[in-house]
Order: sequence, then structure tokens, then C-alpha cells
Amino acid sequence: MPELPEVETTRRSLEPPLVGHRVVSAIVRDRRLRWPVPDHLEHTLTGAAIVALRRRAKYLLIDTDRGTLLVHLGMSGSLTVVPGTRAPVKHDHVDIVLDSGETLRFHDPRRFGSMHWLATHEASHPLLAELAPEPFDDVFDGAYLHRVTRGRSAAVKQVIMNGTLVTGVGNIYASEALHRAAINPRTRAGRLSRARCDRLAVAIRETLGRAIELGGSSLRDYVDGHGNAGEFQSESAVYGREGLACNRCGETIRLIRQGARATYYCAGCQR
DNA sequence: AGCTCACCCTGCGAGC
DNA sequence: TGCTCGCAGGGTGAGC
Repeated sequence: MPELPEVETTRRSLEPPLVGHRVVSAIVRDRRLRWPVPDHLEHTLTGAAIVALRRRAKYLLIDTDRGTLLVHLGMSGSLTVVPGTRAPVKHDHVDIVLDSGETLRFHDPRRFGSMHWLATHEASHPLLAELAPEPFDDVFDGAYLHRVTRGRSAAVKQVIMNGTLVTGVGNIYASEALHRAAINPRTRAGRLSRARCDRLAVAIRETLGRAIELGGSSLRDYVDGHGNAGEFQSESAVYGREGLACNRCGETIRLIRQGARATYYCAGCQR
């Protein structure tokens, strides 16, 4: 489900109801996420004051006065603030009860999401240490993209998606950004000219930026912290539009498979 | 090093 | 209101 725009949308919507509030209790109904939820989480969180919400790649970091809760939403996870009286439903794995009377609820049917605890004295975490630059970082531009793709023989779509050169670009926005940049997703990354890398870097930033403005994409089940769906999917240029006409050149949008993931593109204007 | 693939898990829609 | 299959926006780790 969530790529960078969805995680950022979640972060923004959760900031007001969370920051400045204290945790009254934490309830873990199912510890079996991608990695087991730490045994001490309920004890550690109880009484903690939430001081900030940050995002790094597709991770959400909930900073408290005694450490940081590192949350990944995986494919199907969502974090929403609900009234404390609302009964949990299936796959509501974790509740963080706040002194406001509301509850931060983690819901994740596929359990590909995760929760880690970072004690205050820990500067980082192995999961965060090796992450590539954020697409909105100053260092991420065409020159950077050109430099780090030299010698890479894999398809550009798989390279921008795999998280080692740039973070936060998942399957939807990889297809969308490549269409915006008019680059064929099967092009070997190492063959991209500097000019095309410039276009791609800009396209990635514009695509993700626009998606954040629209509250993310809700293809199946994504919702923000208030339970609201995103609107980007209605502006999608290629994703989910196979067989339809390209809005730039009129050719038919195609669906192919790259590394077991769906890729949508227009063979007319993406070269 | 980099590339490809299998795998983790549940739900849903398509097809029978 | 049946069954089976394939697919879904994530990432990791093994093998080449």
C-alpha cells in the first residue's frame, strides 16, 4: 500500500492528534508482524510523551521523551486515530491509548508492517543506517542519479524502486515518474543520458509532491490518520490504466511485468 | 557488487 | 452464495 506520499500523508495527519500527548497504555493484540513487536513495548510506551513525528523513507518515526517508535506500514498497514471507545476489528494489531481520549490504532491485514523501538541513546537503527537519500534531499538530482546509475544493467524502473539509490519510490510512483519523464521503464539504468537523469529526478520529485498534495493514492485500502482516502489515483497517468489512451500521445497504455511487479507505461511517448 | 528470485501474509476479484 | 487461481502499493535474504 503505502509509498512515500502515503507515509508522509499519514505523518501530517497524525501530527496534531499525537504531538504533545502522553501515552496512557499500549495494547498489542498480535505481535506477529514482519518482525515480532518488542516484548517490552507496552511497558516502555506507558507514560511516554509524544514529542514529534518524523518520516524517513517509508518509515514513520514517533518520537517520545524516552525513545522512538519506528513504524513501517508494509503493504497493507494503516495508522489511524480513533475514539478510545471504538471496538477493535480484525487485524487491529496494536492500540496506543492517549491521554486525549483517542487511540492510535495500527491495522495491517497482511502483517508485512513492523514496529521497532529505538532507545534515546541509540543514534540510529540498522534499518535506517543504510538508506539512500530522500528524493526531496538537495543531494538527489540529475547529476547524482547519473553518477550512481553508471554501470547498472538493471531496468531503470527496478533500480529507482529498490531503495538503494533513492528511497520512497514504490511501484505506483515508479511507473508514474517514468511516464512523466518520458522514459521507457525497461531502459537499462546505466544507459540513461545525463539529460534524461535530470528529467527523471525532477519527475520523481514532482510526482511524489503532487501525490502528497492529493493525500496519496487509495487503490484499495489506504487511508490517512483520520481514515480519509487519497485522491492521486484519479490523476494517475499510467498506473492501473492498461488498454486506455495515453493522455500525452494517445497511444494505448501497456501492462508488463518486471521482477514480478506490474509496470504500466506508454510505448508511444516513453522511449 | 549487482541482479533475480522466492518468500513472508491475508483478502479480493476473476474464472470456473 | 461454492472453489481455485492470480494478484496486490512492502522489504529481506539466498544464490548466482
